[in-house]
Amino acid sequence: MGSFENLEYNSLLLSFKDLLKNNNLKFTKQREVVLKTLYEKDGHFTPEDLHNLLKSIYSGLNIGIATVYRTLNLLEESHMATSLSFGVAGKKFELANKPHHDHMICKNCGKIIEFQNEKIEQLQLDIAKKNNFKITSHLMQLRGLCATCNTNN
Amino acid sequence: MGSFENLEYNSLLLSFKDLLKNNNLKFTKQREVVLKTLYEKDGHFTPEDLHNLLKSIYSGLNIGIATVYRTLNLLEESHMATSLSFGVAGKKFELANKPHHDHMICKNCGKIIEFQNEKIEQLQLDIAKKNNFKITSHLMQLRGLCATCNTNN
DNA sequence: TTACTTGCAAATGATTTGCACGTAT
DNA sequence: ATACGTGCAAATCATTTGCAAGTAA
Repeated sequence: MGSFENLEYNSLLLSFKDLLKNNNLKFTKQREVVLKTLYEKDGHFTPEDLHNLLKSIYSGLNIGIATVYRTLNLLEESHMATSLSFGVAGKKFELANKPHHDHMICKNCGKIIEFQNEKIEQLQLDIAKKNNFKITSHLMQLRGLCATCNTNN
Repeated sequence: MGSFENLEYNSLLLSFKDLLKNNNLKFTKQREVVLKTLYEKDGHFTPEDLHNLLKSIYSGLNIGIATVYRTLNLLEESHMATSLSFGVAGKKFELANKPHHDHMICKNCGKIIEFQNEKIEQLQLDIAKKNNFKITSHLMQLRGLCATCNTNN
C-alpha cells in the first residue's frame, strides 16, 4: 500500500507490474498503454476520451472500451488513479502520481484547474476528529467560471 | 432568486408556488407531496428512496418515479434542493432550507453527517480569487468511517 | 378551454458482464 | 498447459423522454 506521488513513468510501471503480480493478474499491452497514455498526456479523461485517444495513438492495437473501463477501475482500486465524478455525465480519471490536490471545474468550458491548500486539509482533519470520524479520502471541488469564460460572458 | 435558508414549511410552500407560477407551471398534488416529504423526513434521499416512501405514505396517490425525478430536478434547478453525487450509484437529494453545509459520508453504513466550517469557506474564496475563478457552487465531502463503524471494525 | 402534468413504457447513455477466443506466464 | 485477459455484443442500472389521457388555471 505505497504512495505513488512524484513517481516517474518507469517507477509507475514497476509499481503496476508488482500490483499485477501480487494479484495474479497479467501484464498486457492494453494495460500498459492505458497507464502510459495517462502518464504522457497528464490530464483528466473520461473512459471514452481515453478510448478514442488510444485508438488513434495505437491504431495497430484493437482495444475495446470495456478493457479501458476495466483497467481504469483496476488503477483506481489500487490507488494508482483517481476519478472526478460528473454525475450522470460520467467520471474523469487522472493518474495519482502527483501530490494530493483538489479541483476547480469550469461549468462553461469544462476546464479543470488543480489546486492544493494545506490549511484546508488541516481543518478537515480537525473537523473529522471532533466527530470521531476517520477520513479515508475527501472530495473538494469548486464549480463556477474560469477566468476566460467569466470575462467572455 | 432568494435564499431558502431557515424557512419553515409554509414559507417553503409559498416559495414553491411562486416559483411554479413564475414559470407557468402548475401546482399539483405530486409536486406538493415531494416537497412536503423532503421537508418532514429531513434527510438525504435517492429518487428511488423517495418514490418508495411516497408510495407508502400516500398509497392513494399513484405517483410514478418519472415524476419524482422531474420534481427533484425542478427543485434542484430552482435551488430549493441540492444533491450529493454517488457516481454510478446515483444521487441523494436534500431540501435546501438549512444553512449551507458539507458532508461526511460513512463508506460502511452510508450515514451522512453534516458539518459547516466558515474558515474553509473563506479559504475557498481566497483560492478562487487568486485564480480569477468565479465560484458558483462547491462540493466538499469527507469519506471514511463514522464513529460507530470505526469502533466496530 | 387551454396548456401543462402525469404514469407508463420505451429510449438513452454510461458502465458492466458473459462468452468464446487469444495470450502471458 | 493453464489461467487470466480481451473484444464484442448483450445486459444492466440510473435517468430521461414520447405520448395519450388527466387536470390545474
